[in-house]
Amino acid sequence: MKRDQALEVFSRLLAAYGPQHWWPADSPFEVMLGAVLTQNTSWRNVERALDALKRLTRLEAAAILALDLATLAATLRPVGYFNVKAQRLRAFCTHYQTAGGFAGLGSLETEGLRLNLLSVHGIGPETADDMLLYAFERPVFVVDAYTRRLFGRLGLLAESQGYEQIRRTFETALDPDVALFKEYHALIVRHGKQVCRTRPQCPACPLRGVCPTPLSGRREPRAATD
DNA sequence: TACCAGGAGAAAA
DNA sequence: TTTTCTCATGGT
Repeated sequence: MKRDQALEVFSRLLAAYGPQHWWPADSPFEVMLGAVLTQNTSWRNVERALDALKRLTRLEAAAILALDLATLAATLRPVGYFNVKAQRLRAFCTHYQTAGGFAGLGSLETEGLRLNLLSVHGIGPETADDMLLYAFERPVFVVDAYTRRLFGRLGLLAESQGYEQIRRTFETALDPDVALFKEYHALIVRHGKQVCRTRPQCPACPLRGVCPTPLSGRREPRAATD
């Protein structure tokens, strides 16, 4: 993918949807909690769980670790997978405390911090990159299912590419601009939710005609809002 | 009723 | 090494 193609998609999405103001949170720590809770879950339900957690205790690692696992899991019920996510949140809070909190983790250089976060049970590539970009403000491009689908259909990525390969593609094509990366990922998610289920071609799609010569052999879109 | 949502880890092949 | 299964509530 070339720089101008990546920027063309971004500018069209921004023009269509406007700034998304991500990540909605009161602190970097809340961003990180949200990153774990939103795994395969809609943000609306994450907000419910975070609100319930705030009503129960302070949004701090020590306070969350002071809760027994059953109470934590019950509080996280709205996000689904609540037993799994209660354990993941605990593992993260333990790691966060041991590492010296936000300042301790923030003292690491980006690749080191990424590996550090990936070593925590329950933090995979996407969750780690959410934290790096939106909590630590590092120029890391977040890749998710929407990114694969959208850019695969545009013919700008092969859908078989792995996470790291796709991440490098964006980070090579674009300047390491934190604000751009934040907005770009948010816009991809925003657009991904805008799925037209009724028509094979949506004339209103802001990305129509971005890539007139798609890769050969790629799958045709089921619904071409993207 | 069936499918999807801002994934990750464990188990099986 | 790659693929499949499991975790689970809430909205459409």
